[in-house]
Amino acid sequence: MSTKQRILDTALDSFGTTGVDGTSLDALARELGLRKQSILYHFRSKQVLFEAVLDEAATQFISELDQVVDLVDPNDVWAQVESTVRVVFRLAVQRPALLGLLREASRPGSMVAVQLSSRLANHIDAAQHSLEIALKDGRVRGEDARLLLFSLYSTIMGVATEVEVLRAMGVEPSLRSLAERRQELLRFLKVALVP
Amino acid sequence: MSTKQRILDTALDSFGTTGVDGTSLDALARELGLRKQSILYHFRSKQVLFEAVLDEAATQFISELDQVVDLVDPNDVWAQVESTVRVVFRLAVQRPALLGLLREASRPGSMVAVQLSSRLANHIDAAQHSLEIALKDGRVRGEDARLLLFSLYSTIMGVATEVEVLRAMGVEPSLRSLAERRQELLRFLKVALVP
DNA sequence: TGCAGCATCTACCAATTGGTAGAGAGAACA
DNA sequence: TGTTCTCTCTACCAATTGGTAGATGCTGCA
Repeated sequence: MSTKQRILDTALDSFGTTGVDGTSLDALARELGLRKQSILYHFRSKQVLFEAVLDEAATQFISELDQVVDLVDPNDVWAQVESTVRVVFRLAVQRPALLGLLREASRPGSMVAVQLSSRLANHIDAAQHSLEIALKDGRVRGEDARLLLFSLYSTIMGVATEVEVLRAMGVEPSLRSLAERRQELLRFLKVALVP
Repeated sequence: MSTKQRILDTALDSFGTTGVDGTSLDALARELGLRKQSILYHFRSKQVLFEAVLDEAATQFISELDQVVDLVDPNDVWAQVESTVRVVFRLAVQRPALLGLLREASRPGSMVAVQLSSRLANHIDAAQHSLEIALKDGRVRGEDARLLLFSLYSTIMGVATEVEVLRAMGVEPSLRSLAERRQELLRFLKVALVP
């Protein structure tokens, strides 16, 4: 793998777990077995690196989504939701930093979410369109497709990533508890959506 | 108001919006019209200040919750949920930094969530207890009270605070859109919970 | 009046930050 | 062979970081 790609991957992990402010170029370089100047050779500044990392994250996220969601009937909203939940929960296990980065980027006042939004625009529009039709046909409960989609997003991402809140509630995060969480989440979403 | 309290309040706002790493003691002091050494007089270190701010946030959050939630019948789970949503959405308008700080503290691997959890333990237990009884009586849909509570938390906090995601979906955050979000959220939660 | 303690200040400090300048190594190519 | 290009390095740098030491002023009290 090219050095540039290695930098991107490592930065994604670090930014996604420790945060951007919490990750110094020196620390990043140390982790890579490089000097920070080599990082700055490939990416003109930390800001540029961050933007590249966001782009990489969007690419990976979209690729994961496409692999699964495209397989199911676009008119079957519940199947789409189920697939999305499966993808997100798999990422929560295999690449938690990816979800962490989305969280970091979607921080209020972050100003970088615009980039992500343009990358995800197609997926958002498609999902919204599916929801709108399903709402009109009465196959899904709800009023406003966009707000409903937003509620779905918040619930899924929250349940998948808010591990510290879970710990505060006395549940030690584990593979088993994650599976239970997913099951309860799917049940919760199903009664909320399917008439 | 005492200087110590002023420091706490300003730090809460700053930590909650810019993040802890993104807030320097110098910047904080400048905002307060002080030197940073005066901050370090009242709080031995930045870490100690952060812990005090978390405690202050917990106090304020609990106080807001108590003012409203205690008024409604503890056996009426739906009324409790409705009240909680009202409180959280009011905070989203009046003290967004308070919610932002909870978000900051609940970051995966944060290690400070323990403090918050001990402060909120009573409320969590009470809510979980109410849910358990309601579940047993069939007044609420669901399987596991704790996981259901967790889903509720994720949904409510997400819808109230993920403004950048909303912006990415083409909805400019405003008072009006917030009200619409709340309404759709309440509808969503009601069909998910009430049989 | 003088003294105690509290609060804020000035003056530093070592470490770390993101970033620049330029040397050197190696491969590609003429 | 010499030259050019790509990449990583050493050597710096100014600014900022959290934190310490100690002087100064203010307030209440004897």
